[in-house]
Amino acid sequence: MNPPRLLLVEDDPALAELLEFRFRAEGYGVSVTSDGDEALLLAAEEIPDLVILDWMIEGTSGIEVCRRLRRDKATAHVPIIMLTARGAEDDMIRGLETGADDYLTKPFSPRELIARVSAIMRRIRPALAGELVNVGDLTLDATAHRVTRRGQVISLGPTEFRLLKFFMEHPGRVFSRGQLLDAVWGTDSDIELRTVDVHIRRLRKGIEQEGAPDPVRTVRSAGYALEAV
Amino acid sequence: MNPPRLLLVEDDPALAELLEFRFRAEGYGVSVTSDGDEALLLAAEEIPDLVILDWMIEGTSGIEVCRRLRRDKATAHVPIIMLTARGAEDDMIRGLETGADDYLTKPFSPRELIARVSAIMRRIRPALAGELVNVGDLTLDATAHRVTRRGQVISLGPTEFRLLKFFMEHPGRVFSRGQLLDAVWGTDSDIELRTVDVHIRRLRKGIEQEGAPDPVRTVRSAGYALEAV
DNA sequence: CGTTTTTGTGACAAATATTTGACAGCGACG
DNA sequence: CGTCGCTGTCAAATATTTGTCACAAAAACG
Repeated sequence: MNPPRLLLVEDDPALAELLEFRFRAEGYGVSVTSDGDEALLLAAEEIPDLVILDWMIEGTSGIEVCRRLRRDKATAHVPIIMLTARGAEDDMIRGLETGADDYLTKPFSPRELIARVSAIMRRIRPALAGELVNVGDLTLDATAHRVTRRGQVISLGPTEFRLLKFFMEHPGRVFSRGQLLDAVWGTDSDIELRTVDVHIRRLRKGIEQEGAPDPVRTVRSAGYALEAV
Repeated sequence: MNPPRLLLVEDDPALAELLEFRFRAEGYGVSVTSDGDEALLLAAEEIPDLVILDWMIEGTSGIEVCRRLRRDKATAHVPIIMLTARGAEDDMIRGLETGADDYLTKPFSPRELIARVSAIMRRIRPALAGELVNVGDLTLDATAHRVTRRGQVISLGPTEFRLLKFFMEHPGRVFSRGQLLDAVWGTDSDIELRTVDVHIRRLRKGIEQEGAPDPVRTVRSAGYALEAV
């Protein structure tokens, strides 16, 4: 989970390499591909936090990749930044309507792209920007590694902390055990799905308080969610 | 839910009026001001869902407004779209670093701005961007796995949930038991047709409410349909 | 009205899913 | 080295859902 992951879909090898280097320097994990179909595979496999998508790529076209990412439930909420050629305003609008969150026309300065990416990251994963995240009566301070409920400090184990953090970054949404495993343990862990249940239990036990309702909702046959209210 | 509210901070009366008109047509509530200080007052008073902020305005400057909006806890998380003059890339970058979420250089097409606004809205308040399905007094939020009727949360078993979801995606249409089995249980299930009846009953029981009519219509010798009550 | 067809209902056992307590392995740390 | 906290797995205990029945109720039909 920890470093935010980008998926960069870019044709031009020089640009791709430059951007990859710059983003890694910013502390992002970066996957790169030049091919639309491969992009979809990668996205499905290791759900990224953000996709940077060139409009003109090999294989499946940019707009199609965008559409499919949106259609797949697992990636439906991943922000997408499109890169288009200067002057292709119609492409841009179609892209935004298809579900992209932002776009940039080439040529652009890497600095500008980075600024945009972090603007989006701040919104998507505020905890990474050192901000306090609030959900219901819970408060999470990522930099201080501290959780508070109704003013009371809560102490959680590392895994429970990451789990709660992930939930708090997506309040209300239901995640399957598999998704939680990917997000909290990492994509390449071969851990039993049931283990998630156990950690959910530990999380619940950790944050339970006299007279306070359990904010972790079990959605039978689907997964778990952190109650938005 | 009430319509999303925009705060438009724009100097140019003609542009302001045009945008206000367009956004109202899109279903947004719009407050307009040309003055930076007034913008801050308005924002504090009726916290908007999004701010569109011209860089060059009277009173407090755009960047200062941006900074202060971010500093005030109540408005710290409200997305901001900046409008800057063409070529002021540095302004733009400073803006994004100050906490703006997006920017547009003038001149821009209203359509483009609208596309961006709804892209952001989709991200911020997914509930407003059509992720909610509404039929009559029923509301279904697929990502939260939640059904609401007249504001009351309804709890349904997995199958009933899928059944209702399917109905809500095709409101008014009549489906035979066989079609429902295919759609909700899967094409390769060898389940008694009558089982559908039982689940329809469970669905009805789940969503029934004091003084509310039953939206599930039985069509004798044909099947069932969900009506918009 | 009696008969036939179709749908609504309550009950229930089997199947599924989740919760919980226990436990052994591991690594950090004194 | 011993202790302690954290992890991942299990399996038993619970809880919930599911598909079917049998029968009641309702509707269609002659």
